[in-house]
Amino acid sequence: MDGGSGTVQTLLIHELTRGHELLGQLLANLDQPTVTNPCKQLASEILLSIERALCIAKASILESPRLNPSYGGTDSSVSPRSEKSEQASKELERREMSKKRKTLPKWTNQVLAGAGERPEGPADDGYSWRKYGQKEILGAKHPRLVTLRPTIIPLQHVKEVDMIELFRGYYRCTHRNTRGCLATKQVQRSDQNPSILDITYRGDHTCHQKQQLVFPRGETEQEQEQEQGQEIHPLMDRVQPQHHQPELLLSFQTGLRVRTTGSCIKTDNMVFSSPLGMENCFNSNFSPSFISSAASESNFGGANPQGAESDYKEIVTAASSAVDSPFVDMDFMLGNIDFDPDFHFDASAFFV
DNA sequence: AACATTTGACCTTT
DNA sequence: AAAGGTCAAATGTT
Repeated sequence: MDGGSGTVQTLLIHELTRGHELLGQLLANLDQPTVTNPCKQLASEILLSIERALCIAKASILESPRLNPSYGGTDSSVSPRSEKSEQASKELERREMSKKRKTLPKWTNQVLAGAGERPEGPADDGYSWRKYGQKEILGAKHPRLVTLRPTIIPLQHVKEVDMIELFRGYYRCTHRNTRGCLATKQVQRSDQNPSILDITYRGDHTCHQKQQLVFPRGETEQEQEQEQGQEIHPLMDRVQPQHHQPELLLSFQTGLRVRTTGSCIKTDNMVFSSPLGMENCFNSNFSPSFISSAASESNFGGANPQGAESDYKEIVTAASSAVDSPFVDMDFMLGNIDFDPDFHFDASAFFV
């Protein structure tokens, strides 16, 4: 047993992580409206408890490097690790992470973004992210922007616009190191339409950072919660969002699709085309609490606050347009439409 | 100084 | 082999 405490801690973390993942899945399943709230509450508390245990275990490893396990379980205090074994353990760690990543839930949101915006554009989803990489996407250039604003882009600028390069940005949670939060996201312009950002999220946030949802002027997040009769436990920072609420809200507002490929939730190719349609989607797939907040007038149908951020304005404009038409689809909103030159439709409202 | 971003190198996956 | 994904040193920003 001597010299094995590091291994024990590793096992502890492994088991807790596994339990954590399973509970996350359970919670997601519990989001079905038919499940009673006490069960959900209980699961939430268990999840929090495991997360705390994980933090403690991880912190204790960090604080006592002596116990920091090489995955082989050797006692590093006896002899300093050779470069080789360090490399080996790094490699093992990498593989573990790689395996872990594969099991993490993954879902994709598509949000509206101005053509000139940087890839991360309006994708402020309430979490703080840190960029850790960027890659050119195979096609590299996007040839379709020209057709987006046929009457707006002067001919002499067409080539310039045409040369916009396609990158995929890699982001991870800012609190990855401090709180061990494994959430990541990738942001890239949609292949079909450069005005849409594909945002692929992987893993839920376990850091419980305060989400900074955008609320209409004069209404803070807390006020919103009080209005909805929700209470935050003083000891709990905040219960993990009921699976991707802020991101959903964004997509909801932009009328674009959310694609989830996780172990439990699957909402493939869902397009919100009407309020009724949305309701149906939520009833079958999403948490009731989200419905109450997202569909409430204060958030969605309320007046557009004067002087609000332009992104927000844009989103509301797009959303209300979407609600008006029963046939709204991405293709309508953003697609490669060849406008009739005589048709006076001011597309600039969409692409500021 | 601390933190964030950029970017080329490197590793993994397909 | 090529594309995807991550690392980490250099650089920029606050």
